[in-house]
Amino acid sequence: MATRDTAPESLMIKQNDDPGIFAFFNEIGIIAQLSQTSLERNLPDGLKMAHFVVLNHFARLGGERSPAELAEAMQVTRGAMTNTVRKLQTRGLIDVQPDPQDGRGKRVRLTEEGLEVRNEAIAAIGPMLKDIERQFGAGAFETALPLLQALRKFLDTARNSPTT
Amino acid sequence: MATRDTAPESLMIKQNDDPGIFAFFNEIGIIAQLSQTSLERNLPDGLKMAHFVVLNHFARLGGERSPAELAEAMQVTRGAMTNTVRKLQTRGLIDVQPDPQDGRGKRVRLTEEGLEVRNEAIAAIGPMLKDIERQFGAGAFETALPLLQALRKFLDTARNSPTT
DNA sequence: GCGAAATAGTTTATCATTAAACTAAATGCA
DNA sequence: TGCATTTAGTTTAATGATAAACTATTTCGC
Repeated sequence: MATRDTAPESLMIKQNDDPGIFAFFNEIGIIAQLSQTSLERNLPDGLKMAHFVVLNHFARLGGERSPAELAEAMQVTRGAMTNTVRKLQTRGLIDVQPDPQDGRGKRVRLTEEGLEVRNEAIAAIGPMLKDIERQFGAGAFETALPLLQALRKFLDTARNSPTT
Repeated sequence: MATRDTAPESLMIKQNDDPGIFAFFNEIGIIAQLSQTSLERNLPDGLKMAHFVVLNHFARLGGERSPAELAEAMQVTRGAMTNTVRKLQTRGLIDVQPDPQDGRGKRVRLTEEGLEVRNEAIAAIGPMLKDIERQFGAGAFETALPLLQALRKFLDTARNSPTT
């Protein structure tokens, strides 16, 4: 693979880059996109991952959240969360009330219907996840998880810091 | 954290899901988004990751590709690649010619300027990647890579197969 | 050869996301 | 008290992606 026939000499490369970490991010990006579209194809009622993830967050942890807290938890901008909240509210899957403590704020919580839809969604994507688990073994993902979580936190922190 | 004060009893959950694999995909999605926006902030001339990845592909492997081959390699739709190719061509970073062998096809290759811009991009994002590497150790990413590559291939195959 | 089917690439509609500008309310300081 | 600053949330403009419909060309079978 040293010299490729069709490439002009002038375009040949010094391989002083791409140390594996770049390949890592590359795979991450592709997996994110493929898994998202695959999962969304199975989600009920044209529910998108962005929506499902909010429903799931409430279903697992309970309670109420402000839109800002949701944006923080999902790691998206508040503008994005404004959209997501509006869509979920329109479909009756969440309940949105003004925050009695803070005239600027809102309080968001799951509705009964929202929980039902979330449970349908879990049931819908479950088989696909099981399929993957069967292929790779559940342990593989639990092993990889700590690095991903640490990396996520690092990127999140870096995002809110001045450029080094 | 067992029962949350603000959540109605009817919304309390059975934790029969989320076995770690879901957390895994969740982290993947967030990391993909955070790393993409972080990297793009440092890329020269408003270059996007979608563009850079194509330039990098050519720079590393040389040769020519059809748009369809590029779409396959980047795991995006052909429609998406039509856009990417048009943008790169407009900026003079790639050269696009009709395929002499096939009246439907095109042949794409990197230009000198494209290679220069790609090298600038590598230089621009290098420090950020080094930073991450220093935090986690280069080995961590190489260790995780095989699982990601296998998973990517699996998802890609599943995508082109009928729903099981 | 010739018509059906597959393939390359484009276009259109829809959508989620970011960044940045903007409104309105709360906070803090003097 | 009152003004400057911060914070919550929305809006706007731009972008890149998918899916599906569409055009044009090639390939294949008979």
